Amino acid sequence: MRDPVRAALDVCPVEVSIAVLGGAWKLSVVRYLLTRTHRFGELQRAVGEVTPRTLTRALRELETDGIVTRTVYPEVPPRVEYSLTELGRSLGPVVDWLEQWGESYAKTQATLSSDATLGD
Amino acid sequence: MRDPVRAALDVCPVEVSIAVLGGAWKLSVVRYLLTRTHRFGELQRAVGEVTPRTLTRALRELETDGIVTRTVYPEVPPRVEYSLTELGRSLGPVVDWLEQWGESYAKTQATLSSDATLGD
DNA sequence: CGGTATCCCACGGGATACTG
DNA sequence: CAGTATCCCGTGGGATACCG
Repeated sequence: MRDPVRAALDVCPVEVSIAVLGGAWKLSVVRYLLTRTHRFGELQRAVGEVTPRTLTRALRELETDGIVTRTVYPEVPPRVEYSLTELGRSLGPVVDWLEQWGESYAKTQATLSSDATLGD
Repeated sequence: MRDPVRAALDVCPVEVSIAVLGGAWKLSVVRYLLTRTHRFGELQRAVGEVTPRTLTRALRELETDGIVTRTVYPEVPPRVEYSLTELGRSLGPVVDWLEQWGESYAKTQATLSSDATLGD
């Protein structure tokens, strides 16, 4: 188990969830994998401007935490597919929820910032 | 708007949610404020071993992001109360969900680690 | 009581180059 | 194609001490 997760265990269950899902790109990855299995390159293009190193680390951590599965096909050229575990799929509802919340939050803040801009 | 949140806007709504809620202690704070208004010291004792500086920063960010309200009572000794905004209260369901998910995750991983220990 | 100030460090994430 | 290697840096969070 990763250290941040272990540390969160001593605090509160919600901190455990954040320790597992809190990193940048992680929930985006889960979101795309909810639709279907992706190859590394697909994932990279899907989530946007993420460097391969950062994406690899996010995927490795999600793998360690039991959220994604990594399957290597010993072919040339190499092919690696990422998919969700049962546990990963169980995140469907909350990813959905957070996506909608984030969306409506963005709208709210857009309104606030246009108000605030008047006072700039 | 805070930079991490602004950056997340260019990525994906779920990243916005993570940018707002992803920090350590933040969701714990929200969780306690969902039950009732708390004073600073209460919050500090409630969430566990968090330093005042870290808790202050978490609260300030949550305030900036429109999740919590800070009310100062000009008394001696000073009293400051934190409560949730409407937006903050809208997090009720997801905090609940993440708490349960984190809880069951902890159990799962406990099982896995006891299995893994056999192989250590 | 409810914070700040100061210092410190680890780690997450980016940039760039390279490889099996 | 799917990464690694290397370097770098900002920031988040902790420790400790102090303040209005």
